[in-house]
Amino acid sequence: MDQVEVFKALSNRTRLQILNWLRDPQQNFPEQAENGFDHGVCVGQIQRKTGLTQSTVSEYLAVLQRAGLVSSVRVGQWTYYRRNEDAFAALINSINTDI
Amino acid sequence: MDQVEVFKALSNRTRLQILNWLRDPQQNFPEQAENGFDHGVCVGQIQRKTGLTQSTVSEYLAVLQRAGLVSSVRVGQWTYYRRNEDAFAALINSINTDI
DNA sequence: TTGGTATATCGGGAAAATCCGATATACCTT
DNA sequence: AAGGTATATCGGATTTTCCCGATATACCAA
Repeated sequence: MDQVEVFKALSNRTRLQILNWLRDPQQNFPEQAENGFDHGVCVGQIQRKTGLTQSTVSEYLAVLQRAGLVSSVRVGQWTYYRRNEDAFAALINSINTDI
Repeated sequence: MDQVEVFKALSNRTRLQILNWLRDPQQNFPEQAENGFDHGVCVGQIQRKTGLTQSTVSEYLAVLQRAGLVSSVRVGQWTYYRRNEDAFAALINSINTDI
């Protein structure tokens, strides 16, 4: 786990919002209901909620994924993103011990 | 507490090192012994240990202070910096609840 | 007051981040 | 195969970060 990479990924208001929204997909992405929440939330839902362009949101999700904070699954033409709770636990542990 | 400002402050290898060194001044800044550790560690000690220039380290400490992660005391011609443990507790709390 | 030491601030060149529009890729449907 | 939809990648203008040298400020000692 690259601490600096994780903190850089967290150094952006929109990316923090996305992570927070992904805590409760059913609450924050009701449109997603038709596809179910098993895999996470697809890029388009997140993009519409941020108000930013598709390319920007796709890149932001890639940043979060490179930092390990989310994982993704491709299902058909959709990519579903979800939080990686292990990474948050590891982050807190590293703040307590390494920083 | 501005989450983004805190994460930006933590998004730099040298600043993370400084915070870690300040966990144990006696161990990491033995030269400081003559002045005592009551107030923290002065800028020059930290600067020498990083190997960066004085102006850079002074600015880095200011960044950490604006984020609330350290506090400083001026004593004579020295400014002593120390960790603000409350800020780390608040950070962990905010990761657990807001992010 | 003068000279020395410690720290902060200023100005800037180089590198990285931000966010966009355009385009490429992948997959699905007919 | 052809057209449509979802996502990723590319190229770039703008802003921010990184780290420096030079200079300003604050304090101390003779």
